Amino acid sequence: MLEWLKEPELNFPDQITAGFEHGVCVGQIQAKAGLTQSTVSEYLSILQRAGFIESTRVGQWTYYKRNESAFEALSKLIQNNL
Amino acid sequence: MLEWLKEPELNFPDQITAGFEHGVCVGQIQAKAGLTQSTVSEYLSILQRAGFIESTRVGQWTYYKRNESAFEALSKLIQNNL
DNA sequence: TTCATATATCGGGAAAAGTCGATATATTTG
DNA sequence: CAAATATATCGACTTTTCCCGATATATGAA
Repeated sequence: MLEWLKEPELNFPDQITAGFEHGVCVGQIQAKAGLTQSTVSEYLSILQRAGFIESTRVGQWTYYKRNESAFEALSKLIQNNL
Repeated sequence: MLEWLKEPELNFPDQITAGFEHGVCVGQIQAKAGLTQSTVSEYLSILQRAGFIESTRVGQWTYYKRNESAFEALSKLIQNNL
C-alpha cells in the first residue's frame, strides 16, 4: 500500500473525479488490495498511528497519503542508530 | 543484539581472552539477553539468514559479528524503494 | 428524517512468531 | 574413546499478528 501511494494517479486510475490532492480513499485501496474493508481500514489506521500516512476526511470519504518525512526519518534512523 | 554488536568490547567485557576479531560468541550474547540458549541460537541464525550478521566457527565456539553493508543496504532500500 | 454509501470499530478464529526444555551435534580434553 | 563444553535443532506451548464478519458511526441525498 505504501508503494502504491507513491504514485496515486498510476495505481488508482479509477479515482479520477475526486483528484489526488488529499491522497487516495479507502475504497480504492481496498479494491486493489483484495482484502476486506475492515482489514484495510485497520491497516491504514495503523500506518497512520505509525506516522507513515496522513488522513483527510472529505465528506463521507477518508483520503490517505504518504508522509514522506517519516520514510526519510526511518532511513536515517537505521543508518544512524541500528 | 544488533545494537550490542556495534560495540562488542563495551557490551561484552567478559569476552576478553578470545578477542573480538570474529565477533561475539553465542554464550556471551545469551547471558546478556536473559533468554535461553536455544532461543538466542535461533535468533542469531535468523539474523544470519537475513544477512545482518556473519558467523565464524572457531573450535567449539561460534562467533557472530555485524555485516554493516546489510544495514547500509536496508537504509538505502527504504530511501529508494519505499 | 430515512436511506444509501463510506469508513471505523469490535470480537473472534486462524496463522505466525516468540520462547522454552529436551535432545542432537561438534569440538576439545583427558 | 569418554566426558565436558558450546552450539544447533526439534517439538510443544504461549503470545502476538492477521484477517474476517458483524455492527457502529458519519455524511450526503431524497
